[in-house]
Amino acid sequence: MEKRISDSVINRLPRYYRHLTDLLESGTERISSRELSEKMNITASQIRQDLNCFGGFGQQGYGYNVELLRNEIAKILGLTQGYTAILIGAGHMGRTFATNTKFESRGFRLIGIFDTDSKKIGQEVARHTIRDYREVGSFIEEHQPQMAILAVPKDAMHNVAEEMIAYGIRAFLNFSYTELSREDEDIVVENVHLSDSLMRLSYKLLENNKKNTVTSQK
Amino acid sequence: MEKRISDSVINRLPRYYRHLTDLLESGTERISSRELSEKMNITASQIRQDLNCFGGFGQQGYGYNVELLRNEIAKILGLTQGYTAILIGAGHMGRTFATNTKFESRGFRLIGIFDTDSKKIGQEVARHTIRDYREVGSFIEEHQPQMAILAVPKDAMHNVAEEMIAYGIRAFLNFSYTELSREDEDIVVENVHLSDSLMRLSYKLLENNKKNTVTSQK
DNA sequence: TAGATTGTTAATCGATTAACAATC
DNA sequence: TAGATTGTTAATCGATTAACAATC
Repeated sequence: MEKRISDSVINRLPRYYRHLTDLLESGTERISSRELSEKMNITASQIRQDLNCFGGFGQQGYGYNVELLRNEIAKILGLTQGYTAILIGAGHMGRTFATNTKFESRGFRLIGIFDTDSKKIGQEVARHTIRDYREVGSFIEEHQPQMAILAVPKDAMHNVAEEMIAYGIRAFLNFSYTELSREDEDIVVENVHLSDSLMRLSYKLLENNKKNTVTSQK
Repeated sequence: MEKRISDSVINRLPRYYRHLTDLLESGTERISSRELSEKMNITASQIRQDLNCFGGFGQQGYGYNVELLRNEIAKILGLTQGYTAILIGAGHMGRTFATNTKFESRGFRLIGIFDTDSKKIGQEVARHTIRDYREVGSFIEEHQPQMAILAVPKDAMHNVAEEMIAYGIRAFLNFSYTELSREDEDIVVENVHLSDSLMRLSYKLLENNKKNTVTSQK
């Protein structure tokens, strides 16, 4: 029976993938859990535990082969599935995501960008022509994308999500301010909130300043 | 003595803040930990524990006053400090962040945008004129921003960060692919990796598909 | 073989949940 | 006062770390 993988582990997987990609690009062939732990600021023990949730990818006395391990993590993350995505909303966020995300190098394919704004429809973004949102239903039917990236205003988000679900989409990356949550059905969601990161930074900065004040008062 | 607040709690704070903001906007005056727990999909117990890390903001028999609690969390997060930030890099990501982030409503102020590209310098973004990166040193000296938002290519990131640190900046929100990490000194960093979210979504989607396959085989 | 490093079990630590007395 | 709900202590659960036998 499959043992349930904890969110903590899942959240670290993309980070492993990134670090292994860097190592591969720098020509590193093998790495031990200890070396990797130093690069990533986590314990070697945790790395070995994490990886062994999915299988034994290393070799005693040798460590891990960088390319092999990276490929295994790609498989685990579903990057070898050839998942396709559509982007709803060609505003600032949508365009940035379409432009910046190296979809291909991550094994994904962006296959369509949609917007309701007639001024935007027809424009080129990241080698795609922005399509009329009204055509999204027939487009999904024809191309069967697995993921929808929602970069629409918060007021529109829930409606758009409902429509996508009706068309059969089961995975959402949501950039709008409002959270999308669906415990029901088999819908998976990732919410991205950029301003949360800014607030966390703010908290850390404040804590740091407090700490220094206290220290200097000693 | 201050007890150390765990990262789990800190990571939830912006989420509380968002939900309380929504409640306030919808005119809700008070809320119990149970009601909030249903909205946020966490336990009421956790909410009370989290909040009591910082103080007793509720009232027995009544619950929490939404506005008061929101203000307290704003204080905790440093949103009342009037922190100022500069943005380095006016590419897609930088522009999007400058445009989309409601800095003011979060208590921050963006006071300058910088780039090295002479074609971009002088352009208007989010009511700011993009400045020449070569002037960033004197600008920081004069205006003393507390935060720098790094939206530069990954090859430039470390150099830019070093320069900012030399100029006295102690807090970084980093959007470049490469992680910025600084255990040394009193530097605080938040790294944002959009493609990590996409990979997590991919993992969840794959898991979901596996689960359904197994179930339907039963 | 000897040295290195994994995979894995056990021990520890911390976070979440449950329970309830305090109190509005 | 009675009912509701907090603040907080105790119990549970899970994640991280440590340790070491297995093995390349």
